[in-house]
Amino acid sequence: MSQVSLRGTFVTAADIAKQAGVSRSAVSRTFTPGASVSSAVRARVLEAAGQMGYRINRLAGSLNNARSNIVGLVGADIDQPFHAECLAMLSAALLEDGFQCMLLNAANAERDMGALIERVLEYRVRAIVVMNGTPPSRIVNECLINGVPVILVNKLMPGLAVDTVVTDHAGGGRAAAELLLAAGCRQLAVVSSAARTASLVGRLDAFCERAAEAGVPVRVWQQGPTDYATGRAAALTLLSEDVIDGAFCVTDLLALGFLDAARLDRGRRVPDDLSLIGFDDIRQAAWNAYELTTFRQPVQLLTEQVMQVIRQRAEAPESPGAVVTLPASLVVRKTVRGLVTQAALT
Amino acid sequence: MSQVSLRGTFVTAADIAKQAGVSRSAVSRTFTPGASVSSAVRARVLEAAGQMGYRINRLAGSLNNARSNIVGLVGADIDQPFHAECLAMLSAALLEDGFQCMLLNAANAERDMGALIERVLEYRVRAIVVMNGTPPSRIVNECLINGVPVILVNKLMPGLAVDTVVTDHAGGGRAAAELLLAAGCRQLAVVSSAARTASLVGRLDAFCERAAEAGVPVRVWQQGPTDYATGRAAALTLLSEDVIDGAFCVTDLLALGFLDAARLDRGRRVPDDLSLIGFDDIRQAAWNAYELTTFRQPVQLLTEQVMQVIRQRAEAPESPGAVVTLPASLVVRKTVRGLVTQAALT
DNA sequence: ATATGATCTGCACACGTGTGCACGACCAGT
DNA sequence: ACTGGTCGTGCACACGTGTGCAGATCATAT
Repeated sequence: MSQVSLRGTFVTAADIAKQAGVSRSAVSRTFTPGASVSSAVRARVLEAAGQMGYRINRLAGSLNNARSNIVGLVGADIDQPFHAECLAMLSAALLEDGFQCMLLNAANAERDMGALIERVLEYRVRAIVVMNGTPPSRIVNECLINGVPVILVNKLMPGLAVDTVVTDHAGGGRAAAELLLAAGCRQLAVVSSAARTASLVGRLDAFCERAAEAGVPVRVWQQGPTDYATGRAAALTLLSEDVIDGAFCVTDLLALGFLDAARLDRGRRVPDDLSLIGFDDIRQAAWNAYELTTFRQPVQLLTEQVMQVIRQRAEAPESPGAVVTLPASLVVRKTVRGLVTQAALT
Repeated sequence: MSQVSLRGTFVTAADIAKQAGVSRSAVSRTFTPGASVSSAVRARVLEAAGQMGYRINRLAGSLNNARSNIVGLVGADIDQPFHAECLAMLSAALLEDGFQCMLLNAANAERDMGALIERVLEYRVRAIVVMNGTPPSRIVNECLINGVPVILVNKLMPGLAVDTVVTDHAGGGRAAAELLLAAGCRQLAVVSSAARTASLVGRLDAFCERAAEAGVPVRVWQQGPTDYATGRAAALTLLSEDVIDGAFCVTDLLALGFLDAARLDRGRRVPDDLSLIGFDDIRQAAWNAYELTTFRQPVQLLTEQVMQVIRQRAEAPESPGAVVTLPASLVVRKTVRGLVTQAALT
């Protein structure tokens, strides 16, 4: 390696061409897979490039194709365990496949999600993946018009030609109700947040529906943000008033807060007095202080599907949006009475 | 808004110019802050741009400045709570300041961190922030040569003109030892992982040093990855052999695993039989099942410092690398005996 | 009315790369 | 030796934007 000190600007293909005594085209072709260059020229170019520290300029390259190699990742509350896991897995998969990830952190406000997407459009991204939250449909439409595929995770936007990958929230919610009923619970509660996301609502509604079919009453909590503190607040309120013997929290984070308050503040024994089920299967749910029985979202499958959709869109840009639904799988731990062995439900 | 359906390609400034009956320069100037355009022309351009859905092409724009508006964020184990928090805060701050974030997830292997940085250099990023992990110094050097500032968080690389922002790990480790000694502990343990990161080693060494000064023996654990399971494994081993009455885990994740195993598997009462201190102050440390006494890394200050460094580098690219050290602050909860009120130590 | 200055506009070039096209070199077959 | 074909190479253009420069327009002061 050369010891050029502090050049301050990048070497261009023209510099390499001069150094190697070839045309600039030859340099370009050397770094273009499948292009036609003699091995002699290629060797000379690589020699010079290595010596001078040449880095191809993708910005200039993308100018021709009218499309860059960048994928925009949109999401809110990036640091919530489940979202962080999705982000980690998706970004790893994208990088693996040769894409670059532009991270659009909508912070805690979904209000500016549209503005962020507008900004990333300026980089001619190859696709936009919405990991959570709700972008304005006006913006989504603009993406589609300009040929930028939009892929929604755990979010349905009917009427738009968008590809969608979702977990079967309703199936999970329904299965949760059945589990609690089978465990003998007759006074149920369901805990959610004020966020009326499709995923959370889907789980909640299905749970209530199944309980109604069995004629079992359900106390519903829908306040506050989707976090640990809200789960605690729900337990503090619900467990002081009513005689709840089974609860479904639509998110593990809620469930862990609920569990802590139930045991430590309200003196409930779980699962003896109270059975509890979560959703997501974040890492913390497996921790020994909790050992939460929950439904696992198939994060691995979700990201694989997203990747597949990106590849397909590259070939058939005109096809209508498809919806892929993936099942959530039950993870049996220790918060549901009478349930001990590992089983698999849809 | 127009209802142009599925154009499939972006509108260019030339299109807008034709539509508005002005030159392309006028369009460019309309979208360049501080450029000289009459309000009449500007209005016509904005009208046309709005109608046709014009998005400026930053790839082409960056071609002139030889530098894009993108900042590379490098890190491993993005989904660990502390890293996720750093990432969320940093990306929010960057977006706030008008930058775009390129996420370089080194997955669990640091081996390919160099390759990732090489790739992002091809996008002529304005700066690279290494949030954790150790990039090869060869690559860092190449960044500096090409005028791309590198900012290291919680990582020292002496001999390179790199800006560095670190928490005072040694100060924290030392303070942890003093706290345990003051709590009357006489059989100490320190728990770390096999990763010999500067931050982890810094905390551990300082802790041991202070304990040695007091003539108190310290059992050292340094195996496995830096996670919950390792903390558990450490407790299971250390608490069966020795009569430990005070432990410092160099990471909250380790501490929570240690705490669970100590209480649930080894029957220790914390803090009565055993005092425990962590580091980072991740959200889970505050959960009621734990209420871990720990040292908080000043994530907010860290990101503010990073942002400030990026701005300064833009003005004075040639200045030598500076190191900024920020104090960790004690967060008193309930895992150290006799310590009840909130206090602030350096 | 003329001179002076300020403000606006368009032309043309630059940024760094990919690639179609034409041309030349070389090879093999008759 | 001539022809037909393959392969490698360079020229020149395109991609979409910012901006220096010169000219034009217009307001203002004398």
